[in-house]
Amino acid sequence: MALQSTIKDVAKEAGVSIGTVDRVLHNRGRVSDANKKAVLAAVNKLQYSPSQIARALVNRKSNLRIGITYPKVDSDFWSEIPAGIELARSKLLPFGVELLIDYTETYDVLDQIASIDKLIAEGVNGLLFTSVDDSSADQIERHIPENVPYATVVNPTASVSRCAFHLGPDDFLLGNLAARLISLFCGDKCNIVLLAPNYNFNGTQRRIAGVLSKISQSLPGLNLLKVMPVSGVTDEDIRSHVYASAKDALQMFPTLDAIYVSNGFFDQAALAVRDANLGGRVKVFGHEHTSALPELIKQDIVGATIYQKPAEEWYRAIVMLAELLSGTRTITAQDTRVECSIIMKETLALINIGSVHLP
Amino acid sequence: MALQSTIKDVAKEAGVSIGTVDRVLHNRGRVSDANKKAVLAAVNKLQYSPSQIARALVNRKSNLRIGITYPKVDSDFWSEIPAGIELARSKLLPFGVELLIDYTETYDVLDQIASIDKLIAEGVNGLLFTSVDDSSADQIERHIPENVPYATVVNPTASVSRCAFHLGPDDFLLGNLAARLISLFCGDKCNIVLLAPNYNFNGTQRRIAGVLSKISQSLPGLNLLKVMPVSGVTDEDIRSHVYASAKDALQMFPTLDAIYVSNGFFDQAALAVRDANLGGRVKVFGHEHTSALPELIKQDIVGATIYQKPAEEWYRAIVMLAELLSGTRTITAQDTRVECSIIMKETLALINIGSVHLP
DNA sequence: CTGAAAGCGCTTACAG
DNA sequence: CTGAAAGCGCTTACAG
Repeated sequence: MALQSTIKDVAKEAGVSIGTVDRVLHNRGRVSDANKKAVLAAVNKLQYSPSQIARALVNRKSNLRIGITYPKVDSDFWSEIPAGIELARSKLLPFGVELLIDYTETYDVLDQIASIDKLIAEGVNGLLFTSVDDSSADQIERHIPENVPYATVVNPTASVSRCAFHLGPDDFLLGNLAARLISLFCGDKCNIVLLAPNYNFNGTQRRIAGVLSKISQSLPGLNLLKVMPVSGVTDEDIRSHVYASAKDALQMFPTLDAIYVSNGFFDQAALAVRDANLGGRVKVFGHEHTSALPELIKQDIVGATIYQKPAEEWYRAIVMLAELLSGTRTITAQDTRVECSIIMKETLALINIGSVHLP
Repeated sequence: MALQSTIKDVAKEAGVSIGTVDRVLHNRGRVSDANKKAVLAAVNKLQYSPSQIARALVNRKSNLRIGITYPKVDSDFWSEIPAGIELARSKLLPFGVELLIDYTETYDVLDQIASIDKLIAEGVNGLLFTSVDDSSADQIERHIPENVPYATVVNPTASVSRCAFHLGPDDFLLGNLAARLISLFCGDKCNIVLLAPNYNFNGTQRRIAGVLSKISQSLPGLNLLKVMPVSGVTDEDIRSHVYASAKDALQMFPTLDAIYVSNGFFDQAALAVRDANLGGRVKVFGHEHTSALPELIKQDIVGATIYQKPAEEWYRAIVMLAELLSGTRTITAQDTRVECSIIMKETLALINIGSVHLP
């Protein structure tokens, strides 16, 4: 098979210089209509598409800087992120893309804005971060200059207008799936309690809504005893409140079969189950992966969790944003979807945890 | 952050020309010990790593040709492959990698060897194919010149020695998972039949072994009524035999709860269930995705399938082989593992079917 | 409006 | 054994 045609081939075919070809390709500068037409015809005839390789080599000179900020809170979920970021960094480095990383200690919107301001002050050409609910998304957007594109990860917020893309799972569907898993593991008829940490987050609310909707539509046997929002100032706070809430639930409802926790703090509920000696009797369901999970599954305390692979999610988001900014990619709806894996005893060994599956 | 250091920086640091740096980097030609040491020290000091971009640009000249052959049999599984191959082709084209595609009409080893001979005659530098069992893997290996590296996909065959890597799922674990899914969907106690098309394939045998092992170890309530190997000359043959076998099983065992089919032909068993008006009473389990699957799941005839994403699998295998051949990558154990998704009613909308999830 | 030249970081002949 | 030069396909100043 013949090699790809080059800009030189196009120039020769159109009878112009490669400079002119470049101009019509990227409409920079003025080109006569006749030449423009000739170039377009040549491009079409030769099926020309510019080499990303060569372009990348040149672009090393005009650096792209992407600012990233994430909540470095004390949980297994967020501790996976750096692996994804580092991989993205090493992949993008040869393309002259520089990653500026910052983080906040909390989910607080003012912290986030401070962090973003810092990145903007360093002259980033694009931003990636997490906004947890609509109002914070709005607030943050107003702080970002119009000429700095940005994208978001993890929690979807529909209200903002300038967000280039949002990468994340469909939390409502994850809630549907969670309800079904509970029904599969605990039987058609069972008593459940939902714990909802960070209830103000969009993602949390959509997951809970997904669970409720699934129950009312097709799992009438799931008897929902209580939905317990769990809040707290620090992540550590919330974790201990999850533990306490689970403990309360176990005492309050002796017939409890399952506890669903809408994020990665399921392991606190699992500890409560274990401490109450109810392992095997009450099953816990949740999201993500924690270091304690394999053991908790083995002990039959956790039934299953839904894992959204945060490292891979951030890696993809960063690469997508870089490609978007350099004009080498357009984003489609499918690209912004995040696939999740079901972690259970039989899939633990089948899933790559905490790493990015490449290419 | 500073840009990556270049070969020029290293040359200056070591006090030699860039030609010499290149020589020690790839040990081509002879270099004096003193210079070699100086270069290595400079590389180390500057954390130098060669730009794959620049290298790719040069390598356009010295083309790499990879030969690929696959069994283009009439099933949804194999029909997904071309999408993965085409994506790999477009990704590798700018790197000067050429893909030569051939296929066989059957799984027959002599057909495969003929196809591989054809590719070798065209001067490929590497080969990728599927060998279904140990003896065919051996036979094929003997037909490949020692200087042509190759890799295999889909069915693992442990007996060969020169295979660069094998990319595929752990079929034994998939069998374990299948057994558990049956137990989750149909209850702790139920009656099942296993249909094993292509029973001579390594992958098939390991899946069946995985199911049996899981049952005997932790699912004693699964009552295995019969294991039925299904064979035939053409793929179409086998499909109709699966239908017939399922029909037989349904008549033979009025108390049947579940049918497991060890590959993508589960939809034939599902048709037999539907035609016998046993939908909702007997559930079918299997592997992969077929065009009929969404409807069969909606009708509660199929419980779940385990999907190994063949397009993505081939895409990854091709890219890995290309990177291996061009010396820009080493393969680790983790790289050769294929993650599978569980397709069920609640995950259908969460999984990308038939396409490659990038980057 | 257009073309010729320099240069991105490498590799590959070619001289010495 | 070593260095200088040409060139991969593009983009970006620089002349005209």
